[in-house]
Amino acid sequence: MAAKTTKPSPIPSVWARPQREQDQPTLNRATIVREAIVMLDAEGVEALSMRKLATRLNAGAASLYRHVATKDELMELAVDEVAAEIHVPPADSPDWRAAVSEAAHSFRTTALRHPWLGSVLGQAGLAYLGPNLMSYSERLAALFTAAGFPDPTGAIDAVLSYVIGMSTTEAAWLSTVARSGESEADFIARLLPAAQQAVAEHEHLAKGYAETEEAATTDPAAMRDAKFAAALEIVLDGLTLRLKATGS
Amino acid sequence: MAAKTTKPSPIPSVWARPQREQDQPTLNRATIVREAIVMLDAEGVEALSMRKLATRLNAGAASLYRHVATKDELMELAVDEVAAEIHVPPADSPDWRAAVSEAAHSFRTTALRHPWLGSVLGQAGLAYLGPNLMSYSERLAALFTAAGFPDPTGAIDAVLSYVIGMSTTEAAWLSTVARSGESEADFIARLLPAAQQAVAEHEHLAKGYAETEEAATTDPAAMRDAKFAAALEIVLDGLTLRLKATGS
DNA sequence: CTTCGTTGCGAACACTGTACGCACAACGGA
DNA sequence: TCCGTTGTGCGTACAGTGTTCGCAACGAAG
Repeated sequence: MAAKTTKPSPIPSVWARPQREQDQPTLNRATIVREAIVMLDAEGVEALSMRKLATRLNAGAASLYRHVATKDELMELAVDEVAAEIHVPPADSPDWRAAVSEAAHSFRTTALRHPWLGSVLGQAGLAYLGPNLMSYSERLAALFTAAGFPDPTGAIDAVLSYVIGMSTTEAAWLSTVARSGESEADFIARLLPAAQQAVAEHEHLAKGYAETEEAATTDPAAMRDAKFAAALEIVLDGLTLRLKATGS
Repeated sequence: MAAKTTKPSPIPSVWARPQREQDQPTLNRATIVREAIVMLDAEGVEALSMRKLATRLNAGAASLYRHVATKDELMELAVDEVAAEIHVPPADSPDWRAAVSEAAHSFRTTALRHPWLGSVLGQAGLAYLGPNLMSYSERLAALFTAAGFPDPTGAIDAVLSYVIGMSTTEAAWLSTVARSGESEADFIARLLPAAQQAVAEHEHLAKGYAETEEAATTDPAAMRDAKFAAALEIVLDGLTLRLKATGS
């Protein structure tokens, strides 16, 4: 049995002591979460393991558990950390509809910037809300009450559910595209024949499909933006109706 | 017969041969998917392993790979199998709004019956649509076009995204409740003080929270039903507005 | 009877999340 | 100056995981 790695000195020597060798003075919960997010963004949710994360932090795998109880907890922390990026306009905005739309778009862009968010939300849900997610809800509620909504909670449910559903679906799509290594347009072009054949015997789908095919192959990102905005307008229309019904 | 493993046959003997010992004649993709769904429903997504699934089918783990390329593929198959349970009213329904509402409610009940669905959708998305999910979309499209919508695809986006977002969030919540072993009401009651404290410094959330607290502790399931239905009405209002704008 | 394609599967590989227990730095009091 | 206590890092180990390889056993075909 040959010693394969740096066998720690059986003879205690001054030169063997670590002595401020770390660039990071100590391991830290915040830095762990930050580095986890970097890895998640770069390589996706199934590429993150405690061992890889530890080596990237110049640490041993077991050390992480001094700062984080379990991997799931680390994921919840990462989700809440990322939730801080979502922007919500102040409650006294003159145009509540534009403000809510901006909050929705901000959620979407952060969800697309961190595509793993959908996976975690689908598993852990919003059961234990971290402080940042909480504050996001609070600011949305402030927006809706300032606008005069009788039931701000219901309004939040409608717009937030729509945004979550659309964004996570979109993020999952982008993840599979990224895994393929191709650009989105190339990926679409490659599976176009299969999609056409699959859609062929569904007449109503085929109709809508034919209309959007060109846009999908030329500028898919713009088409996704338009889709998101258009369906969001529908939800906002419903909210406007509720507000008017109360006002009159 | 005590010995069920057919291993000990250094001497080829008639008695050692398996000879129709299986109740299932052969392993089969359909039965694999069915049993996987049973396990997923019973124990959740992280309790399903290829080995456990195989032993439940009186088979070896490696045998499954003769019928299924990978575990992810098995998951996609399970998702599509479950999608067949979703009911959509026929396109010639007199009241399109009631029909869409029924389709939405049917999606929700199947998502709650199979709470793992949210996790898989969050990871795999709707990239490769299986035939059953495809047919669900098609029937929704038929419903919207029959109702006279100018852009059925946009209408589908709005209602489907809302339903996915709400249902998966709800399913994730129910999963964490189930993991706790308690009833939903008990679970809520137990974390009520923590939730109240967390919500205390968010004035707008606290207001809505106070209103729904009693309903949440007495009949949480009914409250969730009501929440889903209420927010769905908002989305449907938005759709109705779109339809009227076209008609006039 | 031989051959062939198909199916089942034991064993192994490369990993995973996490628990245990030791080594060692910092520190406060005697 | 020593001695405990406390908190941190981490080597090692355990119980799993998904998946591959190669072999055995079969039913049908030639």
